[in-house]
Amino acid sequence: MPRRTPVRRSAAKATLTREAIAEAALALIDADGLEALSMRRLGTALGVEAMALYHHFRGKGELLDAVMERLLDEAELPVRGSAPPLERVRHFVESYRKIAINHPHAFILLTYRRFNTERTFELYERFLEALADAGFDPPLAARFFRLLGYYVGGAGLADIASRAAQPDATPVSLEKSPPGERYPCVAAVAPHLRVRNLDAIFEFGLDVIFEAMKKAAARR
Amino acid sequence: MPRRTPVRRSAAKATLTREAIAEAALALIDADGLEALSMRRLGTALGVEAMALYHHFRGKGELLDAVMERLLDEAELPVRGSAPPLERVRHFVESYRKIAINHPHAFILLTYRRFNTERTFELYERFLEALADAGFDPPLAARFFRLLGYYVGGAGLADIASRAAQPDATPVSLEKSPPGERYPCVAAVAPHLRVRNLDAIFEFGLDVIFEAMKKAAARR
DNA sequence: ACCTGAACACCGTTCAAGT
DNA sequence: ACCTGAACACCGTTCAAGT
Repeated sequence: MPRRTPVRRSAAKATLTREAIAEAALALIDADGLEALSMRRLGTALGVEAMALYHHFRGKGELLDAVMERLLDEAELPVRGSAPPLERVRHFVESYRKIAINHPHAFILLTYRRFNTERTFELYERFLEALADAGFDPPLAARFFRLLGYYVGGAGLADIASRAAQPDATPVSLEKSPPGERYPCVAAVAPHLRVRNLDAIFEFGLDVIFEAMKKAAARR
Repeated sequence: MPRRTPVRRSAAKATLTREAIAEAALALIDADGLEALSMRRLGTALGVEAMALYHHFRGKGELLDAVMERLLDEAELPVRGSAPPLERVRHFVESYRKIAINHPHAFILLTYRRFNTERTFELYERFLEALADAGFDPPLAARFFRLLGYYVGGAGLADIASRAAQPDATPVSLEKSPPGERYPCVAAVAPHLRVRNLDAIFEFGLDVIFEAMKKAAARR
């Protein structure tokens, strides 16, 4: 097991709340990675026995749901009237991607765990409301809702993977052994896939999707 | 810790190879989930001590890379000349999504672990070759390469999450407590997001992306 | 070269007990 | 109501030893 910084026992030891626990859990994940989050380590960080946490969460799954809610608090939900509907949606999607950038170890939770708490329903509602305001009927709203969700989830994860060090991987990497003549197309494209280009690539994909949305909205 | 079927000790106990180990690992993941894959359980399944596996893989990370290669064997790579370039790409992307459907517990490996083995380079090469054949220069190929990768990765994960039971989640789910008047847009769209619609939704998103690719290809 | 077995430092969770 | 402490059934990996 790799790098895990010594856990700083909280001096304050304020009374435990779900919010404080989720906050500490996210801090631990941000610092040391998702695998480093354990009930024992989290307890230690909060100055408490691991089992104390079970008084606030039924188990680790519920704790992770609370961390997801904390993450989603950082997304800027579409607010009715603040801007034209599709602009609201785009801003929201861009803010969602920032969660991936700011919490590379935690973001994956948002892609493989279901959204099923009150606050996540609120997010869906604001998102779908903006799509309705843009003129999409429910079937079409469902399609663009999923398309955008797929895109921003996949982009977040892929960009994190591109940025991450992966010490446990099979040694031999694209950077170290240049593709050369065996992989000419890879060699030609690789320079355009550097980390510094990922923001522009993300926006390009959004352009493609929003172009289609504008056209679909104009058709009705 | 949930359901883990008793491990069937292999009768044959053929000599250990990387391929046989990766195969058994994938079978274990398919049956019981990614968290159920442990070196100990895998050893037992193969009729061998856990430590024997370390003679073939440096650690669990390398083993997971081998499982990824096994998964990617199920993708149908674009083959030059078999069809027009964009059709080749679309067929490949659709076959990639089938990996998610067929290996819901393992697919996530392909989204958060980097591709950095020979066989994954081969996949990149065939993919990018088809994009080059379609007429895209390297910068544009890079953009559509990522766009498609984001989409198919995100779609695979999201569809898996939609289909999966999640016993450790916070109880209260969209299906159980109908949104009603608090979430009217969710209520309107939810019927169109049922599992049986996910295939059509995936194809809709591909239509959007390939429409843009056709237009971009025509411009040169 | 390939595998074993004991050991080390971890996990999530149950359960009975304390205050 | 909230927390502790011991216990149970697990982890990945190191290391020395066997063949």
